[in-house]
Amino acid sequence: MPADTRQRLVAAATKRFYRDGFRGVGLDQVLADVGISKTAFYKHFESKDDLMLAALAEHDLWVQDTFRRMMRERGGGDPIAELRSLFDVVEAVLDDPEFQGCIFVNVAIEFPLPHEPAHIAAAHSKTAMEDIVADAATRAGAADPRMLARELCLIMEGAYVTRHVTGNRGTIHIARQLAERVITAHLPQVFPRSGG
Amino acid sequence: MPADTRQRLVAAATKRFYRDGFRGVGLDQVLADVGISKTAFYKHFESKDDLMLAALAEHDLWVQDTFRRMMRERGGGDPIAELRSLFDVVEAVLDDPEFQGCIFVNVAIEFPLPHEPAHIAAAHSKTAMEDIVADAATRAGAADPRMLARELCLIMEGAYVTRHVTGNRGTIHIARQLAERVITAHLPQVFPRSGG
DNA sequence: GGTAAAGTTGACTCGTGGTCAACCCGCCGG
DNA sequence: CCGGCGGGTTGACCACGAGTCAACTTTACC
Repeated sequence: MPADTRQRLVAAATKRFYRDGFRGVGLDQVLADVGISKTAFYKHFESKDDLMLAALAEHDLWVQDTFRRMMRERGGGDPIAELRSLFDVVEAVLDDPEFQGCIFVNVAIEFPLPHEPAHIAAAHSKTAMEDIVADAATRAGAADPRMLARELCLIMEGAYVTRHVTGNRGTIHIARQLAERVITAHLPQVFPRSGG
Repeated sequence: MPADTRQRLVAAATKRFYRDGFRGVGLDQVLADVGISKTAFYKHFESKDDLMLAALAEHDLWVQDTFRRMMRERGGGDPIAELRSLFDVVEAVLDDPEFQGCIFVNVAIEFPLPHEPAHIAAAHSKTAMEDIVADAATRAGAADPRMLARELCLIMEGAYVTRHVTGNRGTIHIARQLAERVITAHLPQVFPRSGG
């Protein structure tokens, strides 16, 4: 089994780093998961940091794709339904049994200085997420789609961190109620969703 | 200079851990700040973890006191104004030039497992904060003060993390707009604050 | 004057990130 | 056929940070 080692390293690193934090995981644990030696690892990556950055970059693509795709699927062609379905995706994230907060927030906190590559990668991912929501907000006809996106993203962040820190399983309902109010405030022509 | 060493250790640890993260700070750095040897340190604390827990406990008291006091001061006896002033305090926190997110969130992320003492301390602090807001919400006459408190606290968390990760200085305005909407929704007899 | 709290130095263990030298194996092309 | 190279191995090694220990000094108080 040769060449896909790099990919397997990234996958193992993502799982470990997400679960236990970057600094909380020994490189040896990742290497044990993949089953290669330390020397072999350093032929694929320059450092542990390098591995983390690769894992973040890959996860970033995956997250963006997942949110865009799931929102489109659940929206069924209706841009307003698509915007509302944002928190369906968030709920799926929160309900994942492996949930440990947002990996980008986690890494930004472990590397708190704004000029650190990991912090920059996290900030970049947040910008991309805001763009996705802003795009949906624009198509839904919001008066100020950027502001709507920022408000919804702030609620998302709050939901992630609240759920992670407190473990409260009802967090999603608080976030949904907030989001619903925000969306109806920004799309005044829309009636509040029934039964929701 | 003898006996206040423990307190000076806690103060130095709080600053360092907050700025650079717990695992990102060497014990030696804290000891250098205080100007004491490693052996002396271990006569005051059992471990680096022990020091961190002490720092968290102390900061928890300080934060609770600060929020309660500032809200009361700015409220000027009016419970509704007091509730609204919550995000004045949040703004002060976000505008601190040393701001690096919420230390309890940071530590909960560095120690992600729910049974870890640091994580428990963080969760406890969040509960206390929710209680403070719920108390203000009750006195302001909210129909569902607990729910209102949870929504406002989720916005707070979102504001902290968004500001920290993205560095966006406009975060407070997004949070304020959200909070204002939430408060007026929960206190329907109240007119929206003018000019705010 | 003896005890105890608080501090010192210096040497030590252990785990982890990271480096290096030397070697093995399979495959592909001149 | 043989050389090179990509991918892998082992094992030794360094630096640094947490934590321990022994031996000693200083201050203060009964």
